[in-house]
Amino acid sequence: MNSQAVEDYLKAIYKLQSSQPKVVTSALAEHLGVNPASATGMIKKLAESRLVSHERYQGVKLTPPGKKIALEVIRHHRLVELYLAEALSVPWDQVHDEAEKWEHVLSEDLEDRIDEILGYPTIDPHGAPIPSRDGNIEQRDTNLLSELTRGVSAIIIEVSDDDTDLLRYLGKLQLYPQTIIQIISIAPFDQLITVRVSPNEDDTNNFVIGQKVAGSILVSKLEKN
Amino acid sequence: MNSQAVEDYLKAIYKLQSSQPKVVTSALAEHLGVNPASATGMIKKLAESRLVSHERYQGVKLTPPGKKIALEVIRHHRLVELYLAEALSVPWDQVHDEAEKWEHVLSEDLEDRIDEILGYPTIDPHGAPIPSRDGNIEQRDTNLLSELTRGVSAIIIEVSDDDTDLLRYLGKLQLYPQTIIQIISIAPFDQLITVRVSPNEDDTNNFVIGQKVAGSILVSKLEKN
DNA sequence: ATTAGAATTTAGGCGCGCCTAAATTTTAAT
DNA sequence: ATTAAAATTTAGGCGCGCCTAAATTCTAAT
Repeated sequence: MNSQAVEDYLKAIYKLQSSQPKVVTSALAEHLGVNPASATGMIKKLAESRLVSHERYQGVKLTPPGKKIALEVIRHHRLVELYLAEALSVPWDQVHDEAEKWEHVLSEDLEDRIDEILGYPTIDPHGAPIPSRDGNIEQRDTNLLSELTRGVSAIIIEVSDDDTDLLRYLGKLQLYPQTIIQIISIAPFDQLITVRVSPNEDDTNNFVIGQKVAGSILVSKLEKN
Repeated sequence: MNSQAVEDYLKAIYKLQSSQPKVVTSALAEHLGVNPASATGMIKKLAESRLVSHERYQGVKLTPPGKKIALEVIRHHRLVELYLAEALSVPWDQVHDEAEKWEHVLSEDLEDRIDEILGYPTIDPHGAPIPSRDGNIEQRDTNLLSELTRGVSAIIIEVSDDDTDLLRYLGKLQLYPQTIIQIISIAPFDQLITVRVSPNEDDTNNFVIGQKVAGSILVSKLEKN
């Protein structure tokens, strides 16, 4: 059985790999809140068990078996997040932290049971795709909200899940996955974006958001019609 | 925060304390599946943090703070057992092993939420009392089924929860908590007990059970009427 | 090409909880 | 009271995952 530490490292490497092709030791250590020397130690161990490939001083990359385990952990995490939100009414800004603990103790039997109860869901409360049991994960064509230009309409696909305060703020602004937004204007300085949020037909609001927030929201552009 | 090992030791000491006033090192080690020397080491640690009192070579006893933690862990365990059985349909012979892992990751918030969903239950799927949040646990007047004499009627109060095979067997015999039984006869050798089981009015069966099974069932005698 | 600074790795150490083997203490039988 | 057996504790060691400090390697500026 893989230790919790191994699972956490593989998951972190997977996430970092989406932005950088080779995951660098310092980024990994930073993400996990450990000392870079500690990350080096674990990297050596993971490389020995062939879960990552590693050339000294060159960063790491998941091997297929490592990726498989990472996706299993992520599947657990996202299923648990959704279950906590749906079945136990845990507020969406708290499900991440709880799931962080539960993901490591979920048996395959219970995973299946939860999956069934939830109706075989494909996205978690933050809009992130839930990997299938055999390790497939949906690839989507998305942009960061911060990359959009003036006038563009888009639908929110996913928001980052690990910052409680940010999530509470997004909730207050109704910036949930599936919400449709439009870029009203972009200020020439500080990259401030004025967004029109239309959670439903009776309710439309404009908000100004900054780079920090806009960079944590993935959207999909909508065709003009 | 207490480590999982500390929680497991305190829980084990609590359970053993119900039969022996002082819990002896070897019994503790046996119960936890560790070497006696390892138990000694942990006992020293627990004694230093004043969670148990300990005189060398004389066994341990929970202090009030130690008992409080033990009861919190047991509360978690039993609430989770019941939740798994009720909400996730986990078979009653499997809930113990799952709960053994989940009890250590349950936040207070989630504990409250589960408690509420279950309607503030007082017994778990095996009939064991669930401690209240402030550490009270119901004391009951019970006998082992193996202590009953011929002719006596009784109601099953609780069955031991940690042996999957035994539980499956009890399930087959309908020996669940709240079931009413009657001692038909006791064989002169091997202590074999013939029990009449009446799970409901249309269904009455006699079974022969041995000491191993009879010693794992707690009952409450019924007055003759 | 040299070199300063940044990133990474090695070396050595620590706490945790486990182990085995050996020493000590208790116990129960004579 | 002695002593053999059983229980307990001590001593020493191991793997895990973390740390700090020092050494090594890479990178980028000159």
